[in-house]
Amino acid sequence: MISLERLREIAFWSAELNERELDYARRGIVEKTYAKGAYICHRGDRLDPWTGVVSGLIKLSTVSRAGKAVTITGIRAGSWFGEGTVLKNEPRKYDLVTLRDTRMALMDRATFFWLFENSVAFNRFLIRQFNERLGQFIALVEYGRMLDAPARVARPLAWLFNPILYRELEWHLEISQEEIGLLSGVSRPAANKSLKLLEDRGLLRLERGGISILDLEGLARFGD
DNA sequence: GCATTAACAGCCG
DNA sequence: CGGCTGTTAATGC
Repeated sequence: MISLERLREIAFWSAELNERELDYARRGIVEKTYAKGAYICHRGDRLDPWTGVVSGLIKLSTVSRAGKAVTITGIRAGSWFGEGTVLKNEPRKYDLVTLRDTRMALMDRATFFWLFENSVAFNRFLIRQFNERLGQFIALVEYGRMLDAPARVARPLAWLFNPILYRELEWHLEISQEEIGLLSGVSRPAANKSLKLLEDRGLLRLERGGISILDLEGLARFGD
């Protein structure tokens, strides 16, 4: 259980909930910390609760049939995810690995379903989130086939700052260029070159072990 | 050719 | 020392 104040800090979707819903939500959530590089779950695990990243950064990844590590996407602090798995009562389909020391919030399944059955505000949040993710998925099919390396780097970065999926509070992200390459599906040298090009265009600033976003709109549209 | 992998020097905490 | 960056050389499609 967490306090009402804490709930408001770590779950932006709670802003539109009424008092009763807020009380249910906070009673159903616990927090847990993970060290950098830790597995929150492996593919095939049952991880029942709905999950949110409170601080830090994680990635969804898996291993290809050929044994190569494949990164699906990154998830920054502020995002809640896994509702598809919870709704369908399925095992997790990807590994969840922390890229930095990370604090997670876990909402038990019963609480999630209570909100799902009872809260209009919560359902509005879920729909908005599903809709945004679907838009990203469709864009993914397009860009995988049509865009050059700098655009393939720019979009996943812009997605990490999507204003529907995250409440903006921080334009800085601690992430290595190697991890950006993994998130983007390009090699480290290609990520390095692309990032410098994006920096030249004034869209972001490169820092040691991280980046700062300067022009989110420009990043999201890069390559169009 | 081009991009990716491997490898290495330099840098910073 | 360890992790990250920026390059270069080798390699594979």
